[in-house]
Amino acid sequence: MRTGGNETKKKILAAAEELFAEKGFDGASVGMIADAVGINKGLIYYHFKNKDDILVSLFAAVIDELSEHLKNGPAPHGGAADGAAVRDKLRQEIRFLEKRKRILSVMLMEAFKREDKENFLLKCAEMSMKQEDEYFAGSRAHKFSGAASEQEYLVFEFFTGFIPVITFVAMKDKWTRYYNCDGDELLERFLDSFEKAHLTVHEPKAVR
Amino acid sequence: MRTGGNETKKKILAAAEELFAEKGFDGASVGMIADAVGINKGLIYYHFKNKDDILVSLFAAVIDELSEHLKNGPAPHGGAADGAAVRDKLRQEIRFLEKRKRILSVMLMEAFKREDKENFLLKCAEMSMKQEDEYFAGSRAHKFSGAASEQEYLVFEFFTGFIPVITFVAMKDKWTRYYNCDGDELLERFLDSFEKAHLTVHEPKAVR
DNA sequence: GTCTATAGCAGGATAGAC
DNA sequence: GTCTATCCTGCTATAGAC
Repeated sequence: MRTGGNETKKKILAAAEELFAEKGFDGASVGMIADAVGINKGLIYYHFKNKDDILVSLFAAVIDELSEHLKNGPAPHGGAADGAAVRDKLRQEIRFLEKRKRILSVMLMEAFKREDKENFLLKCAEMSMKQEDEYFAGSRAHKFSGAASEQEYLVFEFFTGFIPVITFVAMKDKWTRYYNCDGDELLERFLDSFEKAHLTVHEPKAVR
Repeated sequence: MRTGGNETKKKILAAAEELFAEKGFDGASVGMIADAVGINKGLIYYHFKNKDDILVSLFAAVIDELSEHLKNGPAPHGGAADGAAVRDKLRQEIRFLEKRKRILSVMLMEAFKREDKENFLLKCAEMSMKQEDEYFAGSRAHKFSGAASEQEYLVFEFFTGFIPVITFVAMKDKWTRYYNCDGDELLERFLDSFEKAHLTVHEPKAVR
């Protein structure tokens, strides 16, 4: 197959993303990736230094995309808290993340390994929390009333904001299969839940 | 070493739990487990059918413990919502889960693999949500005001209740290392956050 | 119940032809 | 840029002595 190097590299990354998400990084082998692309195993080592390099490339790409996406995100809503606008923005964010659900699943798996390696999930979290921070900067509910410290704010945003969203994106397909329900409806139910649990703290006036 | 079969089996399980949590199920090998226990690789196959059998034994054990724990859990608090009591109960639950943090980390990693296998995490979630259901049964905030459907209730409990708690337990050590902070303090900050985000929906009168 | 030994294969990675 | 061939290590799992 003569598709040019960059095309092949992209195909390798796509197949790797799929297989890592399916079986985990250690559960998927370089040989499987090569088979999935329809190339020889050796060719992968022309395009990547080693197996880990494939994973890091995927993580770097999603971090770049996320960073770019956040930079171009909607401007801060000034002053008045508007529940519907916040919900729409969140729905939009989740749709964006859903396109990257495979690599995000892998990032989650890697983040739960207790050995310490660079934690890409925390990197993503810090990026997106910084953005949320700016988004709510104009609102009177900024950092919500009663955040005792920077540390509490971080804990709140990470465990009750970022983690539920990322987990939802990563597990949505499993959930719809397990409970045999519709994906779009599930998203709306998640938004209901997330509004009640997380967003009301930012926006005391929103739906209860 | 002559310690009797059951002792050895326990040691194998303990070492496996540690290594699976450290490197993931596929990242840890049977040989590493044997080395950690100080026994021969072959002996592991006397005690377990195969590598997967070790993992399933660990999952089964934690599910049994959790089931037992939930059965003997505090009786439902009748009528009045008491914020402090709920916080104490939750702190207690987290302390219990922290003793199983390793195997819970593994359960999380496995749950994010997109291939479908038996999902032990969802099993645990269903067990513990059923218990929470009973705990709040006497409260006027049962299933919180405004849960449109059983599906919404489930989504709410899972993504804004169960997942933040389990993730907190699995990532607490990483967090304290990354942000160089104290574990007990972090737990209190998490309880603050969780009260604000999740529990207020159960208990409209609790701290805001 | 524990060990030694080894089968048998798959893994990551490299060398060199084309 | 791609493929073939191959190295070597490490893996899961089994057989059989003690």
